[in-house]
Amino acid sequence: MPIDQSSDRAVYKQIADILREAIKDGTYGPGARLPSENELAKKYGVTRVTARRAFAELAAEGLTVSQHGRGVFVRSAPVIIRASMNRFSRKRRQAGDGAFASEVKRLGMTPSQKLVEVGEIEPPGFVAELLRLGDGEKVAVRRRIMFADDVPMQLADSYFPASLAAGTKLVEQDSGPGGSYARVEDAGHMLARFREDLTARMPTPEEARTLQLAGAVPVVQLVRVAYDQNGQPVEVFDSVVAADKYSFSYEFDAPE
Amino acid sequence: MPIDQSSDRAVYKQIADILREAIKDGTYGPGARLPSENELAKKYGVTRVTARRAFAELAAEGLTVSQHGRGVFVRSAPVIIRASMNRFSRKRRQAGDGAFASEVKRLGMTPSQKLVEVGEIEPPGFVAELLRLGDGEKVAVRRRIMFADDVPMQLADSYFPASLAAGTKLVEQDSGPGGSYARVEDAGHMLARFREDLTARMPTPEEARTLQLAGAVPVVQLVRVAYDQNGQPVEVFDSVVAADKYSFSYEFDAPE
DNA sequence: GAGTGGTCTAGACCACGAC
DNA sequence: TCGTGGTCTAGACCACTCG
Repeated sequence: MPIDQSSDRAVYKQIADILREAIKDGTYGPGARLPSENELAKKYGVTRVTARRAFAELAAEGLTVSQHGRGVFVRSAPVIIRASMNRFSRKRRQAGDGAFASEVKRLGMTPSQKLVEVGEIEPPGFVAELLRLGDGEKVAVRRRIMFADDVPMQLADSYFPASLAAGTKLVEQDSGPGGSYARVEDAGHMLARFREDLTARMPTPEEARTLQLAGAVPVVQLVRVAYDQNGQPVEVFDSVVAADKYSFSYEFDAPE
Repeated sequence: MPIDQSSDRAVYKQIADILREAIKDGTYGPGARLPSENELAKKYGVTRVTARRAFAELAAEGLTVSQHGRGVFVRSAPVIIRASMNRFSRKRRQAGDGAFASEVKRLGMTPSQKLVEVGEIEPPGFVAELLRLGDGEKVAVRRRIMFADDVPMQLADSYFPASLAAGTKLVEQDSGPGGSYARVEDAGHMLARFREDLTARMPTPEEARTLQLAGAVPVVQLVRVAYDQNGQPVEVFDSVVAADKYSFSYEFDAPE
């Protein structure tokens, strides 16, 4: 599998092809170190810059990650959280865990979170709309980063109508057992229905930093609206997760 | 907004920061042409290679696309297909359209598809498992590429138990009005329940080519299982879509 | 200290697109 | 034809990691 200098296909792409194949067939397994840039350059008779571009290709496909001073490695498959609809089970809340915590514990990991912001603010436009708020109505916001075994998994922003959250633990540092949803139900709003909208995209530089995203990992943005027994929206949940750490699962009956 | 050569932050990243900001604040709107590599190099006193790296950053974030011989452009927002659960409505099928066709028409576009493969094959492992097939049982497969106004939107592979598909239009070139699901119901299997699993990732080079993906656009892989009135799985649907052309929406009641 | 990846320069040739 | 992006070379300095 030599390099064809006369080919239409760029040399760096040909090198990337060779390495990609070697990763796929197991020559380099998850976590394995690939040849160094200098080794690659020497082997294929190109400059180091060209060898680097081959690695850049693989990184853009999410196949490899480079570590300064150490080498380039095959990305190993991360633990995957399977988010299914029954993560909102009332039983789990009554057991003291929120949706995230119960998922993470099921996988044998330790959940934790860092509260980034809590308080009352002017809502972003899409939140005001989804919560059907009038002009000037404020919201309580809880912004947090969720961790599993100290690895950041999710950016999670919750918005509640200020009228609902006032005087509850929703505006305190610790929202108490069962998570925010337990507090919403304490306030007399039984959660009855959810709507989730999912989109995937590349992360902003800030998201990549906060979620410690390696290489070319997309993110999934999930916006959820929770409705109470009267059909009133009681929360908008805006979250961003690393796509390689999550899968989402939904079951539903055939509509008419 | 000059470049700080002494900063820890790489020069190409600083240039990327400036351009990113200019895109966000509307200086360069969707579809607008950014300065050429040479202009950028001259303006910031760097070589063209460094200017290129700044563009590579933005492309990796999905903000720009380059066009050989023309320039670098701000990516314009594509039309988004909102895939909601009621795309499987029996009414729509009876109106003669499959799920995809009815979605695309709703957006005022013209749906079409290219059948890549149709026939009977040995099923992939995950398909055999999801369809609960015994050893050696075959499946009917339909692989197609779905288009909206001739733009490829979705790779769609459907698998049906061979015993169900035999003798139906599912194994013919044209599956007839209402799509595959109408034929499944014709065969006496009323679609009762669906399960969808979603993951996002970077495309393989082949997917990027087939879906004509520009720059750093992730894909969403959706695997759906359709069950009939007896709870028997009757189809596995494996699809890949460009993440920037789709959003997915689910509504459900609070579980117990 | 030796090896690794990260950044940058200065220059070259090529292929594509618009005029 | 000319300007655009695409590829590649040859060499340099730096920061990080590991023994």
